Amino acid sequence: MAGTTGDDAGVRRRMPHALRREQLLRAALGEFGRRGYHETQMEHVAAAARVSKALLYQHFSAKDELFAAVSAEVVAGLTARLNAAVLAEQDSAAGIAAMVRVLYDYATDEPDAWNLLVRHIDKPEVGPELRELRDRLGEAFAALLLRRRRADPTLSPAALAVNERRARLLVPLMYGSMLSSVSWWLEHPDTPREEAEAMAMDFVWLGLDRLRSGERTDLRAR
Amino acid sequence: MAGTTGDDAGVRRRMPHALRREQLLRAALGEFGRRGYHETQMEHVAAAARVSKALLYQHFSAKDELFAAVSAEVVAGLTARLNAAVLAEQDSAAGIAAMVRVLYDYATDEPDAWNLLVRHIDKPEVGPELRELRDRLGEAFAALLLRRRRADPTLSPAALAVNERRARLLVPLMYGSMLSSVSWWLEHPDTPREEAEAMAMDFVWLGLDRLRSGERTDLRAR
DNA sequence: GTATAGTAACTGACGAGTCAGTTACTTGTG
DNA sequence: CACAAGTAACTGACTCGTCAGTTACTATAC
Repeated sequence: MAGTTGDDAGVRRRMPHALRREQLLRAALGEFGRRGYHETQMEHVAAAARVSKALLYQHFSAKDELFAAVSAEVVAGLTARLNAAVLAEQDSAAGIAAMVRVLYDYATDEPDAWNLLVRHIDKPEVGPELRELRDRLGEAFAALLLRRRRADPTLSPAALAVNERRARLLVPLMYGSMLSSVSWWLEHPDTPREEAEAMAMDFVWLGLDRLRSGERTDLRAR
Repeated sequence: MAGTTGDDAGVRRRMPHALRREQLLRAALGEFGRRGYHETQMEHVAAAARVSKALLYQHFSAKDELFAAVSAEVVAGLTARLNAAVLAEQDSAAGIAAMVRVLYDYATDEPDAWNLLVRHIDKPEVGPELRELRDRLGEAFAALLLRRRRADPTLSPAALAVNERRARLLVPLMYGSMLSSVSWWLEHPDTPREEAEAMAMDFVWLGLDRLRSGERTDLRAR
């Protein structure tokens, strides 16, 4: 596969430090994303960059450091996209829709990064960066949920506190469903994206709407 | 730590094959659940069972086989619980509630098994059993969603097909939110269980309710 | 006394990390 | 322009710890 990647015409080997570093990071993203941390060897990364393992070690002093660097880039990239999209929207509904769209976009045009994310986000041993991302995502979510209500002066502090509490509980629900939706869609390419995306938006939006109305279905009593 | 576990009085205790196997499986569950597949060594499992590694190999011929056996048990256990709880309920709402309750129960009284589950369910390389579980869970979910409608003779086959399609899309959303909710709760022990549980039930129930009413909020057009 | 439960000590492979050396590119100097 | 001296990019071939899996031997129950 990819006998000649096109840009390297056989001989173009030596590269300035910074450029090589970029390339190595890209290669590592691909390998870690496709194979996962443990099944990826430094050899694999080096080979993917058509370079020796020793050189790789001149840029990153250890495997976990390399992984951390890759994770950090991924996290930064996704966070930037999310912030840009969500902050651009006026109300919460549009914010939710934007968020879902960003995730579907990201998974579509950065499949390796997406894979890296979902594969390691629940592994405490590798990648605290990814944990951070999850929490930051949660924060962004909660803020989005509470945007309107925090600005509302008629709400008593107590009422607001209740809302905060409920928002925290809603976050993992929405968050989990969104990630799961995207992952499911990736595994079912026959399903049109708009369909899956629209369903996710509806679903999550409904959850947010709940917070507003505060109604309860009361299923607890069997 | 645990110098003497109490039941074993220092000396070499012989055990019948089947019993030892059970014990080894329990030990492996603990180790795999807490450390994860890759950070668990066969030594760890053997030590946890106060037994030599060689003996462990007389029961399970390879590490992945051991892991597969443990996974299979976990899957069987959880599936049984879910089936029992869901099938006992009459309507879909109660079914959802029961499902959520089962998951919270399971996470509470089988923490290692729960951990094993969430840590490896998205790793294709280890444990196809866990993948299976996920899909089976999805099936159960879809069936639950469609129980009523399938029995309804007034629905045209076409209308039913639409429902089936929508149900498939809803499954990952509900599924993801439920798992995420439980995991979140485990990481936030200060939150009372009933609160988190009730929120999850409401949230998922609302999603199911959507299927019934078929209304759409139409967020797609920005 | 022989089956089976058990172990301590061993092996071999794999993979992270290193090092001594080589190759290409840059920069004075005549 | 040539041609050395200097330096940064790069490599092949190693070390060395770790860990899955084995072997050869011992203890115990019936």
